[in-house]
Amino acid sequence: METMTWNQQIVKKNNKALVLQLIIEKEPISRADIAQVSGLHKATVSSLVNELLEEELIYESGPGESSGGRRPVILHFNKVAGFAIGIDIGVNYVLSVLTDLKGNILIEKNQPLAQTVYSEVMSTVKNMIQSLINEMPGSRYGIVGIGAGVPGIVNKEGSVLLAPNLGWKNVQLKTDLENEFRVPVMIENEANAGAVGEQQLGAGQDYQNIIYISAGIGIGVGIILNKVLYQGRNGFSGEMGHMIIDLNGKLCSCGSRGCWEAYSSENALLEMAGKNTDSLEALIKRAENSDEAAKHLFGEIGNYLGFGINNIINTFNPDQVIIGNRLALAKEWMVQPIRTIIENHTLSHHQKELQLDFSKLGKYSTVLGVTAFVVENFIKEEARTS
Amino acid sequence: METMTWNQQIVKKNNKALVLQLIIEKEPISRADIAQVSGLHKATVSSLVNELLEEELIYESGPGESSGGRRPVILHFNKVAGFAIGIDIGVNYVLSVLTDLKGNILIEKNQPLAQTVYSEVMSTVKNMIQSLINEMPGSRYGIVGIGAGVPGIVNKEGSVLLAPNLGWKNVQLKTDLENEFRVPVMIENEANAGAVGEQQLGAGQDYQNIIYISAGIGIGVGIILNKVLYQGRNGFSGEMGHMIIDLNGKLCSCGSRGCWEAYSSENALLEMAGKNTDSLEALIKRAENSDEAAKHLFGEIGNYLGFGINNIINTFNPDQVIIGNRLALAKEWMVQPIRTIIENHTLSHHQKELQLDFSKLGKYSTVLGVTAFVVENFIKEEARTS
DNA sequence: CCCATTTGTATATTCATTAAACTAAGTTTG
DNA sequence: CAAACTTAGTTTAATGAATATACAAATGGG
Repeated sequence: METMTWNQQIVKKNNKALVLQLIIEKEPISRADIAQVSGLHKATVSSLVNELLEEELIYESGPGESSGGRRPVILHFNKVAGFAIGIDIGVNYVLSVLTDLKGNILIEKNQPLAQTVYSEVMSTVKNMIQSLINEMPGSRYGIVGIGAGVPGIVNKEGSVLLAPNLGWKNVQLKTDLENEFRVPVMIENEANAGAVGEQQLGAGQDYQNIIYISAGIGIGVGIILNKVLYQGRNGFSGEMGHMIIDLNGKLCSCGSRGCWEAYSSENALLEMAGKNTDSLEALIKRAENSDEAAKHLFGEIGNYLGFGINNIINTFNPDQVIIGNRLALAKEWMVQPIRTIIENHTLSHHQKELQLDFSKLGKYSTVLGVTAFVVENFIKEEARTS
Repeated sequence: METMTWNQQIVKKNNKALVLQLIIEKEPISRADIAQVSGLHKATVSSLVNELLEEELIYESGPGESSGGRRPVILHFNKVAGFAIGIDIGVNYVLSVLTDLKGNILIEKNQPLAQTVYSEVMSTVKNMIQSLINEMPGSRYGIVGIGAGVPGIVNKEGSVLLAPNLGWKNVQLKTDLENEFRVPVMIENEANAGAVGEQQLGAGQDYQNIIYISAGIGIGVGIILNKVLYQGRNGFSGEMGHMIIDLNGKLCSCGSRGCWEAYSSENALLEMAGKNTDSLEALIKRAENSDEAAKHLFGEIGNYLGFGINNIINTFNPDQVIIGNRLALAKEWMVQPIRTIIENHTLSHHQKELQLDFSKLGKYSTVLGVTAFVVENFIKEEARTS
């Protein structure tokens, strides 16, 4: 029962955020255009724009083209008013980036991980962050926040309750990073982050309801409904890797049976490939060299992916399904099998306007997702304090 | 780009709606209490309450108990300011009700259906509605709207695209009813409506994220996330009856294989029961008379339901799962099998705070869901026009 | 060069919430 | 039992946001 009540300050805050959002999305843009598309009065826009100018969140450039009268003043988003740091903690690597406020990567660091003990990983992460901060250009707001994506179950307080592939259990990732760096920290499940990344900067920019499938060592799913990430009661939504697609099927590491990821993850692929194949990359190479066995293997994985996607479409009736993470590298040999399964199984009305795409950001989906989160949070906070 | 802009009128509208909502939820309540819980100033509350009084949406009763000072004036929601009509079109019946604005059923009519040809059903429905209107008490606003729940795929324009069990395809239900009765009409899928019904008036009143499983002749699912019904891109969400749970399993009427509803619907039950059993009710009677075979049958169905619920929980991390529609009648023999499957399969973190319940409204879930929709819509509209 | 047009600003108006003062009607206490 | 205190609710003035209006600035077209 906190923010239920409405008043002028809320109105102003929201309108200011709206104006800023429009500038971010449509720059270069003039005050007059903003008034036009937002429906706000030009005087209102003028006043809000002036505040944003003072806060250095936007800046003016020279006059634009006249359309038969006075030339407009062009406004731009000041994307280097601050910077965000994104961390993707994988099973055998840590990828960290420094981005501007529009999600452009300025600096990128990649570090292989020999082991995944929490203290070791944290020390690596902290070093990477510190070195990004050291290399960061000067700016009005500095580091506006740090985001981290983790392959595991993350609660809304930023604790990692369980990350089987890392061997983590109940680690206070958010608190630890906040204590070290004293900036806002956001922790998200790797699939949720990837979904946000693709939505904001990748393949999902035109869609409202997006299901992002992170097909890696396991399978996780990020669910974006009506343009916002759905997290579930505790933040655990999207564990569809453990959706049962085969009642009496294979045992899964989770203790259940017939889980989706037992059939169509990287692990499942390598298992099917047998002992003489040791990596996804090797298999892709073989497929590129027209190795029929390898191609067939990817086709099989595609089939299994298709069954899960069938369930997703019938459940969510989404605008778009995006397949990302490492298995998306094998798009070439999986896309047709997936489509065929959908055509043959999914309810026909649900298929009609559905968009099936592969990740556009590739290995950056997760890092760019968490930085987008951080930036969004910063902008909201900033718009509030005036 | 329509309702993106904020202004005083919107603020007022929202605050007024908030005040009304509080009165509806917490009546009897005083102006002072409303100011307290809403955070609005008492003068604001006073003014909004006076408008609501003039609109006859609320009324005052005598003074309440003093708490050490002047006695408060008690406010009530005027639940008979208007009435809503709800229709549940089933495969062999039409259930229609007249409710007040709080969802109390005042008149109820039930009509068996011999056949489901659209024109025939429509004529039955129209007659039932007309007779409800004729019996309706006088009121300020009269019929505030008509809602109908249908076992099929309904788009956002209120057309029934496909209702296999009724043999309907592309019928303009909403338009037809609007043309006849000239009041707002809302059409919803039967499971979506049931979800809303349970959320507003039944088992789900305390929860934010609710998955309602309508287990009848087929299976449909209503999805309520963050307190609002999720409908998907076209309105087709929740067709989880056709979620594949057994890759190489039974053929389903939809053309796919291994669909959930092929294992755990009323149809599946009767199929498993064999030729000498012809109805759910008969089986329940046998179970009540300690017929082990019948009990075992329900247990089996419970198991299969459990597998699907496992998928739901891992996907949505909901606060609550509600099982409704006809199979909920056999709760007694299904609840333990379902729980056992969940315990043995579902990720443990997801199980922790999960609430598993059965429908509280029984056969009224759907009708009360659509009337709740209609009332909500009316109240929003009403609060707008001032 | 004059004029219509477009951009943007300055000033006055409107209107919803809030603050403060006040009335109403009760309870508590010495 | 009366004075003091509490609580409920209204009235009046103040605040602040969007808007309406008037206006200044800058430009292109005849």
